[in-house]
Amino acid sequence: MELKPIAERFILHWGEMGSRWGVNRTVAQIHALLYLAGRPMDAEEIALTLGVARSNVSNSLKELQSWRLARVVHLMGDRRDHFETSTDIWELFKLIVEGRRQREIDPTISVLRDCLGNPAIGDEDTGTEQRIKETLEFIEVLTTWSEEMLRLQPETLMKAMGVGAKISRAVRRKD
Amino acid sequence: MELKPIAERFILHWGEMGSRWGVNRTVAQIHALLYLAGRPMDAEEIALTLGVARSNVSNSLKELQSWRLARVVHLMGDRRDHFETSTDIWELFKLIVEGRRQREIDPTISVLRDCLGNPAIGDEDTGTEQRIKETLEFIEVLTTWSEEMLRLQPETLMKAMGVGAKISRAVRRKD
DNA sequence: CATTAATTTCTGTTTTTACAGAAACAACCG
DNA sequence: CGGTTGTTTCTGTAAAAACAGAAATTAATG
Repeated sequence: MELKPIAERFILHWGEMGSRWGVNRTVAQIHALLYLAGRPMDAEEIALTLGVARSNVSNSLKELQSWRLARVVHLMGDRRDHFETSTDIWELFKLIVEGRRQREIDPTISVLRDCLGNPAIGDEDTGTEQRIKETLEFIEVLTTWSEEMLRLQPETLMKAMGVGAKISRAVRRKD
Repeated sequence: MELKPIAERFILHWGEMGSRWGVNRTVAQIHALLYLAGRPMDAEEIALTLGVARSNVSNSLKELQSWRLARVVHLMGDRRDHFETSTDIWELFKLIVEGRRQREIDPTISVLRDCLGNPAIGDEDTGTEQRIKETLEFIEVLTTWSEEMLRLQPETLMKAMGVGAKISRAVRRKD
């Protein structure tokens, strides 16, 4: 229940990082707590452990569930909802990337496509159209590729990154 | 001076995206403006174009400069500072990744190393140490690899991503 | 060196976001 | 079906961030 010092440090830092990346601090803290705990916790216990209001926990858990970063589980003989997260860091990373893509990248792609499809694009300054086009292409390449990568097994991905690094080194010699 | 509709849409959306990723809206807007304009602009012009206070522009430009996303240039016969950004989207991406690494990833790595080096780690719950260790390793692998990737020329990187995707497809058959 | 132009820093306000606590709601149990 | 436990929603407050405008500072010019 009471946090041990190192877990506390980890959780506080994670909350801080969340803030910097546009994630509510409490949301990030709860996720870090569940991750470190590695076991299901009920909302009350989470609230007490982190020293935040019960309602705050409720809303934050809903947010985490919308990212599929937390799920409800039930313990035998206990009426309360318990919440857990994956302890597989690769899986967590994938969920976060996927969530961000859906929420932010996809809408951005729509906007850029819309801009380029709009006849009024002709009225813009020279170069503007070109740069919007390049931006769209860039985002599309990056997302396609990251989707491919994230579909891999972690071990394979590791290997692929090794290959990537090797290509990198090989090419740099010629750079 | 007056924004044309599509540029305006792009800039507003970019500002919105900035907010969601922990970047001040005005900062993101100014960057988008300089990017689309593709020419140096002075602070006054930026303020008028975006309809924000001159002081806001000044601070935001300082922020952009700290990311190396904007630089001062001088125009012949004009006392005022003018600001420009790269129109190379790959270069911009690199600068942003690099900035985030320095500001957020590196400190996180320090914290995690610190946690693992602390003798008190023994007092933590079973599994906690393991997960912190995995988290650190994960971040280290990812940053090392991304550094390698970003060192490549864009064209090479494109090629490498093609290879990555190919590996991905090849392996998936066996998955 | 006084004047003007340009920029930055400071201060207070506004806006936004996060949050606590209360109230409402729902599920369950004897 | 009344009491109990658990959860969500609502409402107001507090904290944080963004921002405008004024004041101060710095640099350039005649």
